[in-house]
Formats: sequence, C-alpha cells, structure tokens
Amino acid sequence: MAKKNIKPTEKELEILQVLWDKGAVSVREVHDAMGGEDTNGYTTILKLMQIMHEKGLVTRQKNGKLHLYKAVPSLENTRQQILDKMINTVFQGSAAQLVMSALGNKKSSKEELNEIKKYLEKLEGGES
Amino acid sequence: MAKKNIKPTEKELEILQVLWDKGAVSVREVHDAMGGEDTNGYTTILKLMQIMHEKGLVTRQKNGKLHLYKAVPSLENTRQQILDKMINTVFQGSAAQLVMSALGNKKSSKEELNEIKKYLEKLEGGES
DNA sequence: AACCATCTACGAATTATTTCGTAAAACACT
DNA sequence: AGTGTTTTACGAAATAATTCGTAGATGGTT
Repeated sequence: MAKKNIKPTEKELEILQVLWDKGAVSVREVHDAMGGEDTNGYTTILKLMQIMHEKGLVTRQKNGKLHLYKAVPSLENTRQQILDKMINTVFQGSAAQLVMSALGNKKSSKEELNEIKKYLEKLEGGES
Repeated sequence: MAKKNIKPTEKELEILQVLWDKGAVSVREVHDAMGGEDTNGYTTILKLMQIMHEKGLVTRQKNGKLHLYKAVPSLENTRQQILDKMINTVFQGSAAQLVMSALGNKKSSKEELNEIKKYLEKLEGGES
C-alpha cells in the first residue's frame, strides 16, 4: 500500500486548484487568487495550507521569508478519485449515465462535442 | 427565488439514494438497505432523516406507527447540481473534460460507449 | 540597532456533520 | 390492563472542518 489517498476537503480542493494552476506559490498568492481578504482571511488560508502540509497534500520549500507550496496529488488522479466516487454514489456505478447527464446539462459547444466523439472513436478502436 | 437548493451532506446523499430507489419507505427500510446495524446505528439513520425533514430534503407521512419518507429533490436535479459544482471546481468549467476523464477511467462497455455516441449524435442533430 | 511590513506558528473558537443513548409513544398480543 | 417490540423524539457527545486572533520570527530599510 504505497498510496495513502487522503481525501481533500472542500476548501482544500479550492487551494489545490490554485496550486495545480500556478505551480509553486506562496500563501499570499493563493489567498489572492482565491479572492483576497473579502473571501477568506489570510490566516485562514495559511492555516489550511499548514494542515495540508501535515496531511501530505502539499510540499513546501523555504524561499527567503516565505514558503512556496506545491500540490502533491496530481490533478488527474484527484479527478479520477472524485469521479469514481460520484459515479458510485450518484450515478449507480454507470459512467455512461454521468456522461450523458453532463452533456445534457451544460450546452457544450460543437467543438467540444466533436472532441468527445473523436475520443470515443479512439476508445472503441483500442478495445477489441 | 423559489428554490432553496439545500445541499445534502454526504450521509444525506446516501439516504436520498435509497429513497430515489425505493420511493416512500420507512426508516427501517433505509437502515436495512444501507447495510443494517453493522454499518450504521438505527437511531443514527433516524436522526439523520429527521434532520433531513427539518431541512426540507424529505417529506414524510404517518402510516400506523411509522413514518414513510420520500425524497424531495429529484435525482436528476441533484445530479446536475453536483455535476455543475464538480465541473467548476475540478474541471475548469469544461464538461467535455469531465466526460473524457470519466470515459478514460472506467472501462465502459461497448454498449455504453455506443449509447453515448448515439446520444451525442442526437445532441448534434438538435443544435443547428 | 531600531523600525516596519510581512510571514509563520499555534491555540482556540465556531460551525457543520455524524453518532448514539435514553425515554416516551404507538401498536400488537395476550 | 399488562407485557413486549418497534418506533419516534430529543439532547448531547464525538468528530470533522473552517475561521480567526495573537504572538513571535524574518528580512528589508533606514
């Protein structure tokens, strides 16, 4: 059992978003990216990120006075993780149902739909 | 503002699953369906359902000694709700990305893939 | 060195969620 | 009416997640 697979909380996910987007950043940058003091207190974000560090959700590195944080789990893994769970708890184990719900809902652009179609064909080609 | 859109918690979602599946059922039925006393204490489920009633997530009706509960939010609505949120928080607003992640991950059966393809074509046909 | 702005550490309050024990009510059956 | 089983009501404990205040550390600037 190599992977611990710690499940990020809601707020932690928001922070991970920023880290995935920006790479190695300071608490302040995250705080700003999330909407600044109007949205969350600075020390709130700081604390959260410290907790994430304890949990192993992020690594950090000193840079002068401040710490630069990086996400540990990958965006892809985390997506899979969350998708799997959602498929099981809300879509009765059927990825297809989820897909159709997702498409029916958001009016995706033609390009997006085409992209998906291509993707589907590739998938079908790959499986005998 | 007609809809309140109360967000069910994790456990509440599990209960809603059962209600969507079975219609109008007693606490005991839900409790059983969720794995019985090994999984959750009876009064835990009861309490949860009482809270859900307060929140308006379920309605209930007396039937002799017991209450029969029904889900208020629809399965479809709830799915959309959760999907939307997930698309925004983890898939950068792109339903297509979610779809492809979902398909790449779970090896869906050929039938499922075909179903999706048909669905896609219908969608494309519908939009000029 | 003294000062200032910014950052970290940390404890603790607050809020949300889940779990459970206990007691009273409801009904069925003698 | 009395007993037993099942259900409800309710309070409160246990746990998890979020928020914030305060103090001390750090580095830059004069």
